[in-house]
Amino acid sequence: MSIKIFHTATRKKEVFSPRQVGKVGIYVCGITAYDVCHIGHARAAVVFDVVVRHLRSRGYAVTYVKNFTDIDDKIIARAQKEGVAFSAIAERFIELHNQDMAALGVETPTITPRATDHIGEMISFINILMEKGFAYAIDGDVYFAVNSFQQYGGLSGRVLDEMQAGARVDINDKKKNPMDFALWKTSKEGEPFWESPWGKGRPGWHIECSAMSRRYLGDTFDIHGGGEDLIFPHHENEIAQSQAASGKPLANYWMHNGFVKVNSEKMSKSLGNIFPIRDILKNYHPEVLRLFMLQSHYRSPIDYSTDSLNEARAGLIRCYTTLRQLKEIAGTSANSAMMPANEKSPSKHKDYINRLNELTEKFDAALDDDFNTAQGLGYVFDVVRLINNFVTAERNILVAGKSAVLQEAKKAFEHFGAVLGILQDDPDHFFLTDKEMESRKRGLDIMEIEKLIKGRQEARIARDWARADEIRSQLAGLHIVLKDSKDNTTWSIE
RNA sequence: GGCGGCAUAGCCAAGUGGCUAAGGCAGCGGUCUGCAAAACCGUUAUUCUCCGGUUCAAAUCCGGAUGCCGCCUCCA
Repeated sequence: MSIKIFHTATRKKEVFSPRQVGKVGIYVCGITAYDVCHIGHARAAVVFDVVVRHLRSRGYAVTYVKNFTDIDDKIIARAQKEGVAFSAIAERFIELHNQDMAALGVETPTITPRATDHIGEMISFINILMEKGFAYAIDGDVYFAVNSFQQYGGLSGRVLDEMQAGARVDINDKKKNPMDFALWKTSKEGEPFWESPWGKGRPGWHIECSAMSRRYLGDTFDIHGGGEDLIFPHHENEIAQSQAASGKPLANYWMHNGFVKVNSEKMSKSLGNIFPIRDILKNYHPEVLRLFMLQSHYRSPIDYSTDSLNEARAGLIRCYTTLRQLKEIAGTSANSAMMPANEKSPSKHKDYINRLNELTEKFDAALDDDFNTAQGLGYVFDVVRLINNFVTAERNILVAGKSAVLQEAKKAFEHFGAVLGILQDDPDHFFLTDKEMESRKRGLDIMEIEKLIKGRQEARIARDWARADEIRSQLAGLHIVLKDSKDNTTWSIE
């Protein structure tokens, strides 16, 4: 089974064929470190995290490079506002980014280069472009001449002449063509700078990705990714620079993830609807956020709201309920009411195992098909139902008689979890975390609740059902749902 | 003005030429339970925005209409 990837340049799914057998080089544009990461950054990170996890689960040795832009106008602006060095700003937000990614269960990329550690590479890159006649310097600035690069617009499907017709154009510019973009910018008074053949200055935005991807992955590599907003101009410009310099294609497959909207509107500072990852994770288990994102295809826009997070939470609870069951059964000792498996069991168990294997294969096939996590999750939930069905049907059978199926189920869930980056928590810990977050959100006191439940337990033992039901409906008013088992009562918040 | 995307049940969301249109949430009926909850079993779109067309066959391809959205400026 081959992997298919939707390639932005052709707008079609293409069969993935890596440059070297068994190896994949992937470069994803990371953040500009001037503010905390929001849910949009989370989506890009989670999407490509799953891409890499799936490729690895399919046996590829993946080199994943994700950069940090640590010098740029917005960083400088913030540094000036706060009266600190630009590097202090970058350092701070890179650290916060790393915390957020770790909390989200995003695996650290193989290499996480920073722009300012590669100034020398960028300067020599620009030199090559100058020598080859693709770039020109004016008053300490260096620009890439888009007219010199025939294929400009190939990724985004734009034609230079048509763009210029209606586009807003920089007036009073030194550029030969308004679409020309800066490779190197002169530093203004008081701004950070590096020495260069064109004077004191700093790199333009696009050149860092070209320089760093070449350094770590070579002139041509397999996959280049990022948010769909980067298609133009950023990725178009990267292609122009890199291909002009090397004469070779930059990346064989370009992948772009869709946007996160909030209440059907684009997130933006002016609308004030930016949601930092760290704020959301105060109220939701990180896997809730992952599940919310992975339930849609990575190229579709998703609409963030507390309702959609709550739905994802309900789905995740369904998964963990089954995982908790499995854990409990594994810890169960023989009970006198239980029977050993009968002679019909082996073939029935074989059916369950076959079905599990089949669903696992379908899951993998779904991810092979342009990383269709939504379809894959459908199969995960099919396994949840299958196992719940098994547990119910065989609840009176000794563990020893059904351990083969349980083992296989455990393996299946471990596989799904490893690829999607969910179901990584211990079930009991998951429910504890969930309970704490939900209680805090609603201003409930866990101690109080448990005191009430204890009182109800006593009433139940005394068979005082009226009193027991009274306490339960009191708790129900607080959205607390009780679950009675033989000798204890557990609870959760809906 | 240029380029592109989307429209599937009450909600979210897969499917993009041919078996019964995945899955989640919500709802309904049953089993279980002191009663519940969870879980299980069953059930909830003869139909995929609308109108034409191609085809033996379309939610899926083509043309048109309507609606929503994104990019073209920093942006994941």
